[in-house]
Amino acid sequence: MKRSSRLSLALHALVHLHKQPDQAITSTTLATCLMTNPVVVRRVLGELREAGIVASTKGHDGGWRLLRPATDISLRTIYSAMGESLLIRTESDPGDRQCGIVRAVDTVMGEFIADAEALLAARLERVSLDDIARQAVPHPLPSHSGDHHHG
Amino acid sequence: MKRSSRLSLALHALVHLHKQPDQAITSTTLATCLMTNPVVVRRVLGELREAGIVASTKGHDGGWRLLRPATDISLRTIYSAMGESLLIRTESDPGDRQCGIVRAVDTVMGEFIADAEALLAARLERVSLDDIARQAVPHPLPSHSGDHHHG
DNA sequence: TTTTCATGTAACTTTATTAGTTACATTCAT
DNA sequence: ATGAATGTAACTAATAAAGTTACATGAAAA
Repeated sequence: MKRSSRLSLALHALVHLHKQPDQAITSTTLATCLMTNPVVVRRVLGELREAGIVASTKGHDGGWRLLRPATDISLRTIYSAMGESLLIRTESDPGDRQCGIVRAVDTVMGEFIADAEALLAARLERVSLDDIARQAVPHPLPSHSGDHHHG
Repeated sequence: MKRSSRLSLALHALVHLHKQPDQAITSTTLATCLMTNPVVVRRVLGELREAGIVASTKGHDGGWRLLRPATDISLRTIYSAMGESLLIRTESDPGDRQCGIVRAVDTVMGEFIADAEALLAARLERVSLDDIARQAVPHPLPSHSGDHHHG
């Protein structure tokens, strides 16, 4: 992974966990899937564990599991569980805020960012982990020699 | 300036131009106000010039001017004039996209980001440069020894 | 027309953030 | 006990953004 968001990374990991519910997956295995590093996986999933989305177990046959059905996990839940924001930061240095104009800009932008966060959260609420997982294997291709019925 | 957005920087500069409509302001003067560097000012205002928001003149008494009334300049106009996005980038490496899950995540996130950009733009449309300028000098303080008339 | 003051811009350096890495303590099943 | 996993601190590397330097260009004024 060169540069994407931690949210994307988390989603990728969660889809893997969702697709293999029967056994725990190790950070190392996930890291291979995500083309990244086990420590990065632990850092990201660690935040999701604190939110009760996943669980980790140490020792033999340890690893990560999904704790809830994918249909019940919205992207908003995941997003909220992680510290990060999808919006860039716009606050000025404390020093610069001696200028009245800087404070005015910061105020207006701050209100905007707060509104924007709410809008983004509402939009993320409408997508579940399951939505992504189903898209990953689009339609179990309608086979020609198949189980579809005519008439 | 340590770390804020280019949009904030642009707004700050534009408020200064708005407050001094009678003469052009040089990049160097603006840089002092913005606690930054003349070249950075030129880079940012250069984009706004291409959008017809400001004009620059070279040579003696040269500098920057606002071309339109502040009430007619929405934050969306300014935002659109600048290349930047307020949302962080979420696309994965081309290499990672061989994985179907990565593609699914990218697709969903891409749709989300597109929607989000539209939401942000609509929200920015509702704020004008003048709104910020007026907030910067809240109410011309009613002076005690003053020019206000009684009864 | 020469001087001066401004922008325009390329190239480089610095700084901040993020990911990646290494190392090792901890925990748990065997 | 041993082996396999997480937890985490500390460090390194890569990236992006701002800052800086240098100089060409253009316009007004002396």
